[in-house]
Amino acid sequence: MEGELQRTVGENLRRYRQQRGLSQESFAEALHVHRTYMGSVERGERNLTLQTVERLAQTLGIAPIDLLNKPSEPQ
Amino acid sequence: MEGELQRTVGENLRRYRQQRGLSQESFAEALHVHRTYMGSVERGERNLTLQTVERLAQTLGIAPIDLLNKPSEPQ
DNA sequence: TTGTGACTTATAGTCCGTA
DNA sequence: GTACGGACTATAAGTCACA
Repeated sequence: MEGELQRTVGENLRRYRQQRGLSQESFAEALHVHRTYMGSVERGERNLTLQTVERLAQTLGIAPIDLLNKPSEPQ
Repeated sequence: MEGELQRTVGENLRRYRQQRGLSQESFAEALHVHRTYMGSVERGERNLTLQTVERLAQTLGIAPIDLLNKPSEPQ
């Protein structure tokens, strides 16, 4: 289904953020992106590019694949 | 490293194509994209969006993750 | 604290040549 | 059969005011 990947990435990012007990604002700041941009990414509204996924994963200190995989389907 | 994901996707696509013994032209046609675009994707020059990766994978009949994972590092 | 719409700038996606 | 350049249109990246 179209847009599934971006929704997965959004869910994963939200989970990572909540696990750290952070607000969208402080999380966005840590990732060097704007608060409202991060919010729309978490909601799966943004069709991210591979480089953006890569950059977010790198800043989080995880592998890009960990953002792209559904947690329920750890591939 | 920046651009690693798109290079991986390119390598994977080229491998899939060659396994099928197809030219870039007929492969591109099968994937409903332009010949020259497909070439640059294979070369890792294109920073694809998630929806594009998804669409290509779907047309190939594989999971998006299979395009995103390095074959040498099957995750 | 988070979501929404509108907006500008950068670039993805497409197609045409040429070699 | 493949690579590369230029030109164009669609859309991602990034920001803001307001709810």
